[in-house]
Amino acid sequence: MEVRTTEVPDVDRFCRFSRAVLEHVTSRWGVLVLIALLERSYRFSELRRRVGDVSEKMLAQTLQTLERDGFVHRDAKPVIPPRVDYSLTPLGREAAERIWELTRWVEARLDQVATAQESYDGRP
Amino acid sequence: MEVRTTEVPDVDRFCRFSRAVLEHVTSRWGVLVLIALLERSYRFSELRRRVGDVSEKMLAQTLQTLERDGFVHRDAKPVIPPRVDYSLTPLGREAAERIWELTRWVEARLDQVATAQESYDGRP
DNA sequence: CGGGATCCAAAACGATACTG
DNA sequence: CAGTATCGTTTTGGATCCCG
Repeated sequence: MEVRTTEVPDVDRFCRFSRAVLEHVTSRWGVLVLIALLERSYRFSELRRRVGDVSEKMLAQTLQTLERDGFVHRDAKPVIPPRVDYSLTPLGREAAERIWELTRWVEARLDQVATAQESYDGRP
Repeated sequence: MEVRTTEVPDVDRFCRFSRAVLEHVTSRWGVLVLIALLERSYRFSELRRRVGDVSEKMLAQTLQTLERDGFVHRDAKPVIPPRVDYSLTPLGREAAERIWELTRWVEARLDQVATAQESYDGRP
């Protein structure tokens, strides 16, 4: 009789993977990067200023993750000083548009949420 | 001349707030809870089994956050043993449907992402 | 300029024990 | 049953220094 070689079924792997991808695009900086790149391509430092106060580490990490997933295209020009442009891939553009719509939806309902919170908090 | 009383402009507060709400609905357990409640209402332990291996602490925390935001309705029946039913509010249903669509979109593109990752990783 | 490497503080998370 | 409280571990994130 064969021993089970996979403790965790493939279904789980699948879920974990999709969850991971979802987290990449909805992460704190992921959202802001995708939305920024929706308007145009950006250089590293440019993007950093555009996004707000993100540390170099987090921005680099976010960009690498998104590039690895195939959402962001990295164009490093072999010049001195270095110049690296980031832009969305077609897949990334789709993702960014969806994230953008989601944030729009949330922002349009902030009043409702704020009201709900006040009601919740003001309850003994 | 007046002194600025707000170091951080309201715009920032607004962004932080919407970011927070977005994180609540896209969080690890938030997503799963919303999607589960999309099919029907659940009791606490029921929901826990349905979602998978979420700790009591995290499930309680997630539900409280979503309830506070006005996405989830909590119905505690005064019986012994306690019985608490969780369901979506109309606002929560809207949110859940959007999250569900987003996860569907991601899952439909997992192959593309996996291919991109292999290409990225296999590069010297 | 665009990062990589390292270190450290803070926050998230899970397991467990306990309560009404 | 439906949580709360506490604790220890793991993760995360930022600051800093460094290099091509």
